[in-house]
Amino acid sequence: MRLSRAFQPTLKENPAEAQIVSHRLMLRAGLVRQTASGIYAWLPAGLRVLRNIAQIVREEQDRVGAQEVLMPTLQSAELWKRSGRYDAYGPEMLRLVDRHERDLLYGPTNEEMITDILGSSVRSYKDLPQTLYQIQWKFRDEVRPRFGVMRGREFLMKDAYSFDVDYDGAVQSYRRMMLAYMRTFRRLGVAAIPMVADTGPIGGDLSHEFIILAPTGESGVFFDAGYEEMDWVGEAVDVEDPAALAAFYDRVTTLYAATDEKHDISAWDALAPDRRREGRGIEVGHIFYFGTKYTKSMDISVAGPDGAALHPEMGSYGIGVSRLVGAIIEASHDEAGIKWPVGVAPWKAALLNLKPGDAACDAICNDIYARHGEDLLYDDRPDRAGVKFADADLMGHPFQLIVGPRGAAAGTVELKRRADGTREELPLAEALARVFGA
RNA sequence: CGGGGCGUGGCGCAGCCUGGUAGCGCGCCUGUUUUGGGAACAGGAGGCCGCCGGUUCGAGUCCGGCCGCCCCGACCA
Repeated sequence: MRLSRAFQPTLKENPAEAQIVSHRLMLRAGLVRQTASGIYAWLPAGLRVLRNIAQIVREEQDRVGAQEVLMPTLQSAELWKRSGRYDAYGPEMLRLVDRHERDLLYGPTNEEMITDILGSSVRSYKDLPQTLYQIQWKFRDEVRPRFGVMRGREFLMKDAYSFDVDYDGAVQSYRRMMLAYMRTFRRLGVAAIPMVADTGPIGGDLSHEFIILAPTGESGVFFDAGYEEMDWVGEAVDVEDPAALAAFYDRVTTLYAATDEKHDISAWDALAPDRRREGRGIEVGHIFYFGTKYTKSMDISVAGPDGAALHPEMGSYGIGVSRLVGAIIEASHDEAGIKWPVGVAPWKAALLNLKPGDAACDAICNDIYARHGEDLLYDDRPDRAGVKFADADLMGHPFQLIVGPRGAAAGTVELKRRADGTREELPLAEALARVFGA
């Protein structure tokens, strides 16, 4: 993309409405614009980030056998009356009425709908297990939206739902999802530690929140230093092998990790002092098992092996996709702007032509742009160098390919890494190889 | 939902107390000179001062109501 033609409005000053750093940077870098309290429009660069995150989430869901669906944002109140949640949910649920005076709601979550869909199509225990997911906009009418996109009213969420014949099956589903989450967050370039979470009335220990460490996080967190060297990815784990799954699961969940709400002082004190880590974090995912809560209340059942009806055991698994955009920025930025992890950046690199109009600079840039135009943002604007550096730093491209008369004469380009600020003069081919691979 | 604050060119703000020609910085447009970290000079465009009502000869300013947004707290992917 050529910056001279891009809809890429950057701001030099901080909008007054934004307090926290990710919100300010998202506004300044031209990722989003607020249209109402807690509701945002996504501009081209922001949408690219959102899509990159969604795609990584999607690939890792698919990899553990979950299947993607897409359910509507508007739901019939009837469904929710069946589960009893229509009255229980409270004012956070946005309710509306259509022209026929039918009650509708903008979905804050989809347990009822997915349970109904699955239940109406599945007859036998042989049709299970199933895990279905979607990436869809949700709406929760928060009393007080804040922190920009991290606590908006409308938000993009990946929500998955598993259905199993029995508890053991549900545990397998839960563990597979744990594996998928660890892989997902690693690919997103952030460390999200699974922390024990409240299981509500269900009990048990099958509930984890995934917390990204960031100094501006909402909750205090306590965890074992072992998480700093954790193999999060479980590359070799076979999702069909319960023993392998269990081994991975134990490895990533047995070390101590809890938010302040669930902090256990005695367990904490039992840890060697040099292994204690304290900080703050942002919740970006939550997985939990809730058994037959909805299959019972909505009377969804399948025939079991003995012919008797059984209510499938469910779990549900969320990732806050739009929240992650803000959370990643909270975890990765400096005074100058965003530092995108490579996997989520809107563009892999910025190409800075420091002297448009200079034959040598133009030739080099055009050559690079012709080859990698899809993956980079070409700053061909007739502005001064300082403006380009500042905007590139703000927007947080992982790499900056800097082409100026100096290097052009020497046959080199300058490669700057946004992550650590290092710069080096390299021959063109080598610089491109560093950025785009050999 | 309780408490606090703010709505004035695109953005950041002053002006309001004490009513009388709407201002500053940045950005934007034109020109000249500049050109490796948000340039300089000159000229220019751009405003139902959130909305409605009231007081007044006269309201950005005073009074009432409404709307919107932000912050702190209780609550959440």
